[in-house]
Amino acid sequence: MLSAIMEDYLKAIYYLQNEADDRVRTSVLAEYMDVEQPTVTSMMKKLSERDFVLYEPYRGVELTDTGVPIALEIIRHHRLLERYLTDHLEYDWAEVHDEADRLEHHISSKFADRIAEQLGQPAVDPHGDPIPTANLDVSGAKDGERLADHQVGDSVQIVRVPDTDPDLLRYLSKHGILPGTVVDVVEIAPFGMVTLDPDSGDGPVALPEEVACSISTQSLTQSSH
Amino acid sequence: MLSAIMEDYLKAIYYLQNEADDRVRTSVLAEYMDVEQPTVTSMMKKLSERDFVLYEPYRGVELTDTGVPIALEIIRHHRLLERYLTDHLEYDWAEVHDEADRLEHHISSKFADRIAEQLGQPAVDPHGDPIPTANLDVSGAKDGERLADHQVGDSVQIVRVPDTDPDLLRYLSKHGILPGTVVDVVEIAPFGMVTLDPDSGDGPVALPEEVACSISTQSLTQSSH
DNA sequence: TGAAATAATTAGATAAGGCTAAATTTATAA
DNA sequence: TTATAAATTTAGCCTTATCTAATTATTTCA
Ligand SMILES: [Mn+2]
Ligand SMILES: [Mn+2]
Ligand SMILES: [Mn+2]
Ligand SMILES: [Mn+2]
Repeated sequence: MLSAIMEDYLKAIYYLQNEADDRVRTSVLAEYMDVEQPTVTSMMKKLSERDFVLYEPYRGVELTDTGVPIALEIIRHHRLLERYLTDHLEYDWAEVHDEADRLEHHISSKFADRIAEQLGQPAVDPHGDPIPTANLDVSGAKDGERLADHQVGDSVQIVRVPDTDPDLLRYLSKHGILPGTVVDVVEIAPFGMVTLDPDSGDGPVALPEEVACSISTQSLTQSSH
Repeated sequence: MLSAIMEDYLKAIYYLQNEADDRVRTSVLAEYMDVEQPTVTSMMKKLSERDFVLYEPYRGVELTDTGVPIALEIIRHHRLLERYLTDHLEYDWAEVHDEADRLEHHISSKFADRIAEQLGQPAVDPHGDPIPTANLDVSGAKDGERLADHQVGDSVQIVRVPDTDPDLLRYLSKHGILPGTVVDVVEIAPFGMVTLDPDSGDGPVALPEEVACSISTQSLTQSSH
């Protein structure tokens, strides 16, 4: 029906579209998929031919109503697999991404539904990313604010962390920064570095700006009053 | 490293080699893999080029010492997955084959080892086929006799049943014929059909010759005295 | 021992997914 | 507004896995 590669492109477009809420440029997609631009152009023609994307030459691409559910299905597979690997097969959260990124294309919907059942229909994956339901609903997903956008003194709860860099994940878990953790923002350096004090003890942790921008949080100081 | 397709060829050669203990002919492999003969010829050249098989034009092919462990690794994955699907994800034994046949190429060895652990290092898959150990040892596998080779009056234990035809599997389990079941051979028709009476009750079941040839058994009347 | 039949290989094509180099379009900025 | 820069697409080639049609080996059997 649809190759694993094509599924990965659709997933990538879905992600990049939400990042920048605009049509996704060839160059951005090429960078993200780690291929050359002409490769993207030819793939976009094929996907457009089959109505999974709306592609306007020189203007970028976006998913159609046919393409979105396919992307969501793969994302569901990916996140359920990650949850399963950590919860039932004792994988570390730093090492689940690659295994899930391959398997997501090869498990059946039945397999996905069964592990969802085993796991008790989890709402989020180990990195805090929302898992679409079996009917591909993602409305339960809260957006959250970027960690980098808080003020010194704020008390915030970690909602989501980026999941592709194993070293970063190991660093974060070592310092007790996980989805659900409550932290105090103790310093924001002029060059963007954010220093946190997790409630879990172990003392303060500094995160570079780039990381602080990609961690999603929920404010406690504001929402609790 | 090695494509899923190539892995399937190696697995097929391993299987067919054991079936007929001889070099595997192009035509036999083509039939088994459901491709045309020239497709096999060109694949054999590639596999031979990379030393996974010993290929002599017009004379057939066999696995090398490099090829065997690769086939065994995939077989291990396949059978562990089947066991996992039935035991932990409530799949029926009739429907596990296709799911396992895809996933076998995409799970890591780590994944395989983890599910083996979860399952308590099982020796056989749901159809009675032996699961190679983590170091690819299959010496524990007992060969068994073909069901078709017994005499009327023999009491035999089912060891292994063919696993690719879901309808047959549903039929067998409906009539209580599973690995481990003890049955009496009550009739062998001149055209090869074998009638069995399973100890599990439910009365006699007739199996066509072809099926009786592909079911592997262990004799109880002989071995118990 | 030679046909005739069968099995296997070679030749040449296709589709998917990728690449590099060249051409073209769009954006930027003087 | 035009020239340069940047982004994108076209053109053409490669590899993998497959096919059909044609050719060549090997068996079989009269
Ligand atoms: Mn993927
Ligand atoms: Mn994740
Ligand atoms: Mn397979
Ligand atoms: Mn099996």
